[in-house]
Amino acid sequence: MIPSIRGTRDILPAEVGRWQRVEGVARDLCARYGYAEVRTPVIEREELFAKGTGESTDIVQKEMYAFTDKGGDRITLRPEATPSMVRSFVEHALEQELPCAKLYSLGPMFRYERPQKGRYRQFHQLDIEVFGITDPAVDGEVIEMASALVTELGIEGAELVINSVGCAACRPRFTQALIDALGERVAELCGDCQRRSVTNPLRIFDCKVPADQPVIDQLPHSENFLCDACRDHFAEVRRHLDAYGLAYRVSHRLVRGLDYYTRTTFEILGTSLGAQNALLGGGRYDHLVKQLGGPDRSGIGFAAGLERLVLALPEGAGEMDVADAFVVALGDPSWFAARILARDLRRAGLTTLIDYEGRSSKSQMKRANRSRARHMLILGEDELATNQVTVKTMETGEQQTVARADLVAHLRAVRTD
RNA sequence: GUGGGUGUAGCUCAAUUGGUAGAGCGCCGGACUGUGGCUCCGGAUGUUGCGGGUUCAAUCCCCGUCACUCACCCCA
Repeated sequence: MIPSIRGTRDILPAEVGRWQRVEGVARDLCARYGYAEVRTPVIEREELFAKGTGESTDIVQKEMYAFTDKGGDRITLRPEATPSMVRSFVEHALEQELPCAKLYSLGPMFRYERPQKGRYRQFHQLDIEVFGITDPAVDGEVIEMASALVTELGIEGAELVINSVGCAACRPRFTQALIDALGERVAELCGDCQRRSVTNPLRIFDCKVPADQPVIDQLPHSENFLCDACRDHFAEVRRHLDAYGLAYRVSHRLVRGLDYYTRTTFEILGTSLGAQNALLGGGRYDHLVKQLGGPDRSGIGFAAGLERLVLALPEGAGEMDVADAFVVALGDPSWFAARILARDLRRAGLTTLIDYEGRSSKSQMKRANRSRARHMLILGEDELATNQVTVKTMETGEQQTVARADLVAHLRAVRTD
């Protein structure tokens, strides 16, 4: 046997219903909020993520499936969706043809990480992006939509966390304030934090090492360093969330790992997901489009991890629909008649199962039972002679004889009961 | 990349100080040749993750490796 690749997995029939449920709700939600779907390639130029996601991020530095193709170009499997969405938006000048550039995409992403609960090397994201609107009303709506996604999936106990990380004007001041406040205490922090204090001081807030917490607790809060414009923006975002009646927590420690975020950042955390508890995360990125060679347009969006949504889905969600009928053929003469009956029912839109191996009647009926089909349709020589079918309702055990011509109507009628 | 735990039938798990593998569920068939579920009877299936070592003998002990898993890290 040739096994599957580490960190990848087959989504098997027993679980695929849950996936279809998540994808179905996601697509429906996107449509209702006015988002248009975009499907971008799974492979992109490596530099798209180096410039977009950020050269300093772990994603780019050590998690990309990057390689040189036969033409000598540096290619990578996409580790996240946003840079691709921006590229597509810019490359096709989508703002010219879409009245309001709200885009979504659904598909696999790839990161070379150590697999863990809720974390795979090939994983799937729902990604939504809004381009060109700076008004905090969009931040509010995007966050409200993220919340609606979780709610409509029936996921309980999720927590919304928001923050503002400032903009190009005020973030440097805050970063400097962090470094100043840390001062000599840097030496007290863990190795990772010491590294972060140089590469990306904001990320110190992500640290979970208990010993570091007393120092981190005394660090300044980003909120107190926002410029007037960012402060106003953040206040407006919260007014919108309040108006929607959304419960949220403001956490000055919510600093997200991608370089491009400005102003609003947010996450929705799930319970019972283990350490990988972020169901979705996103924020505003007002300079990314320009940075990637496009016009100076703002952006905001989020990515939701489908594996994690599937994991968090309530028990019993996405159960597969049961078949309408299982055709049982008794004896050689009814072999073809049974097959034609199945074909006709399928053409009429009814989910129909049938056995292929000429099993005994008992065996076929056992299969009908196990298939959990609603009805067993018995077609033997008696029925053949009279142009009828014996219809047995599995749940009740009741059975009746129905004229072949009336069968579709009969099955449809009981289906909608 | 680092650390812990676990790898035995399709699934969940047994196997006594080391003596070459079993149960339940599931699957297939029969009892019941035109009536499923319940019951009873019968049946099939394993390179014990892989490779080495110790031993007369390894599922068991040792080493390596791979996979899964949890956590770190990272992030959806």
